Amino acid sequence: MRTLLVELLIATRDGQFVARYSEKGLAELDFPRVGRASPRAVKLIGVPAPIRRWHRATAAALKNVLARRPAKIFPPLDLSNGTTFQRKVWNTLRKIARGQTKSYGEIARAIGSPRAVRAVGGACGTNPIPVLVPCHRVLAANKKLGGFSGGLNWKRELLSREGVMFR
DNA sequence: AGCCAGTCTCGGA
DNA sequence: TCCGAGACTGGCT
Repeated sequence: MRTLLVELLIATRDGQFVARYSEKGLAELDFPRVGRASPRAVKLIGVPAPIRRWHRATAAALKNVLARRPAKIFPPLDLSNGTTFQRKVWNTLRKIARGQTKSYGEIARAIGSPRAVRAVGGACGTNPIPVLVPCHRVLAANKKLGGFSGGLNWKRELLSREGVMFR
């Protein structure tokens, strides 16, 4: 099992995100908690240089997306915690360009399991790095919104900021 | 064994 | 057109 090394915060206009890093890169990103005490951030001084560098990339990418700009630079992503199926889904999500969408069925076809549409939804729901692994760009058939583990308001908001139309 | 962030079909409002 | 019920689905816990 992957070991998380460092937990760092990212303050944005939309709240305080939480990023967690393993020795391989960014492993988890959490939406801001509402009505809960913010987690303690590790002091930056004790953080290895590579992780500090990754964190700068994470923070910049996140803030760019939230500000309706392209992400430009990404940190290395550590998706090694997922199953083979989940990693296939997550890697396919990363190919969906900003402002574009795909359906759960299209993802299922793209990974060669055309009937696993519900399982694709499940894998989207366990995506450890939302926003940067753009699970919000997956809509149900006929451009209906579908679900979102981070809350449908976030899905609506992220899609709106990318100029995407949905029903 | 049971739960799902789906999708299709069909019938009624 | 739109919504709900029902059938069917595959991966995960």
